[in-house]
Amino acid sequence: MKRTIGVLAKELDVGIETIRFYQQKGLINQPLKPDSGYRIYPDSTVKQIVFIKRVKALGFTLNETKKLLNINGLKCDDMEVLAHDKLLLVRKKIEDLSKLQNGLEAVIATCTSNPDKKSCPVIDSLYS
Amino acid sequence: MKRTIGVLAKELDVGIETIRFYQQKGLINQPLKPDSGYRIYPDSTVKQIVFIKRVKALGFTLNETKKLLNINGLKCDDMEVLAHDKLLLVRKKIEDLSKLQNGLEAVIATCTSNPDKKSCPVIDSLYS
DNA sequence: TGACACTCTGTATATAACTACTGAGTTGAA
DNA sequence: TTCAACTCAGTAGTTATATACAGAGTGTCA
Repeated sequence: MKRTIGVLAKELDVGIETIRFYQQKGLINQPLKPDSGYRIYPDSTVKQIVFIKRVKALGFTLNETKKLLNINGLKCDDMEVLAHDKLLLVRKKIEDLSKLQNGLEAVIATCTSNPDKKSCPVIDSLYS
Repeated sequence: MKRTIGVLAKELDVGIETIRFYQQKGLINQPLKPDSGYRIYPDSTVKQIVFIKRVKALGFTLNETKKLLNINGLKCDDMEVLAHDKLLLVRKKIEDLSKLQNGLEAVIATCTSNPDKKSCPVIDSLYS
């Protein structure tokens, strides 16, 4: 069975449009179009998209992934820098979300202990 | 000094366009326009925007904030449900980010301990 | 009264990562 | 052969939260 774009999409569990999108963005190559026919995708495209999915799963953006795809002979030094920068961002996000978490827990605690079932001191305090 | 939109924006430390955006979205009212003149903003608008900022700081979206603004006599029961749902989302995000964090730390650990300065086993493994 | 800052309305742009749609052309199977 | 399903290229729309801009009108100060 020839690997046309639809077959490729199913194989990788991504949308056809996603593949086109990656082509448009220059993340993957578009195979040459046979004279009046459908494009056939080689194994290397499969590998590239698997790579993209894995790098994305590490929290990198498509732009960053593109750069990774385009660096030949990437060294650990490079990778370490990229991973470290991303790690700092991720930690910052976790920190921010933890604060949110605390705030929400406080809201819930206040509401739970409010004896007056018709009001909400939280909302009141947000307004004042 | 009359509180025109620019004055209001400075007072609240938001952009003029943000205020217009909130008006467009129906989060705040637009004062009536005096015959050929600039709109003047009342204290209630200040309160509303302060409220929006605080609710946003709890992680709620503008759409959710809009609903909160439109519920008269909101009760703790309601607020508790909203806060609880949001809390679950926040926790899920923290969980996901923690996994990212672990992955990135593993990448860094692998790179740090790699003796070969010209390769990167991480990249290699992402490709295979 | 001249100059400049401000406001008005409406529309467009930004980000990230897709997703949807249009109107053709092509392929595979009964 | 015919018909559904697929593919093509290009363009537009989605989400959320703003931000920017254009061109016209208005307010204020010297």
